[in-house]
Amino acid sequence: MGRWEPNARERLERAALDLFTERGYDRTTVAEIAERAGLTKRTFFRYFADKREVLFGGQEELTRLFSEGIAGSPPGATPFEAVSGALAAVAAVFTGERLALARQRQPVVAANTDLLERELLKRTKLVAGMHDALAARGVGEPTVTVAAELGCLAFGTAFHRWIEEGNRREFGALAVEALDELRTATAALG
Amino acid sequence: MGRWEPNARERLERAALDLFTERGYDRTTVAEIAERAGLTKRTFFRYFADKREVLFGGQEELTRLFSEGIAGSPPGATPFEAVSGALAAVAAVFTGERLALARQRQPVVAANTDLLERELLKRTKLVAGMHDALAARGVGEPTVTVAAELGCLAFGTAFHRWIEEGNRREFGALAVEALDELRTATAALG
DNA sequence: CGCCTGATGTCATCCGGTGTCATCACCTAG
DNA sequence: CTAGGTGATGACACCGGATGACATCAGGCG
Repeated sequence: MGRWEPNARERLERAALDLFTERGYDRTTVAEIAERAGLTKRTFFRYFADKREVLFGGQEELTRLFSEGIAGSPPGATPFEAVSGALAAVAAVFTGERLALARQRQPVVAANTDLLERELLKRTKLVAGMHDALAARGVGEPTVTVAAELGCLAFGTAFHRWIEEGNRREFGALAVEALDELRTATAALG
Repeated sequence: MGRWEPNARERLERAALDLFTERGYDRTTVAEIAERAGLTKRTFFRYFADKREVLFGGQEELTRLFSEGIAGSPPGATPFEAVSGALAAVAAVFTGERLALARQRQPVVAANTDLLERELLKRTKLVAGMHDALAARGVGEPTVTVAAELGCLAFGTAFHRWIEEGNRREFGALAVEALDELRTATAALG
């Protein structure tokens, strides 16, 4: 199916991330991204629903991995154990190779409110996916909501530490540790 | 300071909400909102940073009320008690008069992804405000994060029920009850 | 060779958002 | 009463994100 230069999508993502890093998100136009990728503005919007989306490839896969990780937990696992197992399974994605990309992407997203909004939307979809997967295992409200939310909080904490530490420790270990800290913290609420 | 017809901001909010209800958010232009309010597109953007923001007035006040409610809790209060007290204090805003507005607004926001994104951003700012207020009381990580997140979850649950029940029960009671349910749920995580 | 198909380019258009300047109503000084 | 002064609004131009319609090109296939 591929004619012309292949990997148009990846070229657009690469060009976008580099330009955002150089000039910032606001000062980069879609036409400029497309030009650097050797394509046109119209083609950009055939690959990405909007300008922001170019930074959020693979989010669906992450959500799917979380849901499948929860669904695939042993039948007798508690909600906490199911989420913990999903975090460990998801860790397969966060290899040392991805670290450089994550490190370049993070400040770009953090510097722009529009991008932060999109990230929050993705986060919410991820929580919803965990919620539904847990509910399918028979976990009822409001436990299912708390479990999904804490799971996502643990993921965020682990991701942050993973980027800072530079892959010194495996992502899965960081995530499971973060989740355990959150469970312990619930006892200190009063 | 007021010349021309007064209450331009309120007129714009009223016109926007009505038009969004009639035609939907996407099929309403800023020029149409301004026209119904007897103003121009340029004036709309002097009152609101962007088209979405016209639906989010008063969010800063809500965040402030939450922070102050937590900061004003008795010195010996636990994190849970501080959040619970803040929820009760915030309830003052959710009067029967506001119910109609909330009921008209909710389906509009729910029907549009852009508006949902903005709502998630506001939610995140609210959580951050609670987080900081709790941290100022000496609550440490990760307890402070869990407390703020559960507080916001309780707020959301209470708001949902308040809209559905039609103000049959006071908002504060609904919120405190929801928070208590969440605390209980943490024990069922395993 | 000629048709079909899918990816890309070209062009036109809409709308959100912003900068700039003019204009108008009200206020206050004299 | 008049002359500015001030702040809100209007008028206009413009940029860039986003989309629809149609043309074009490369390859597969009969």
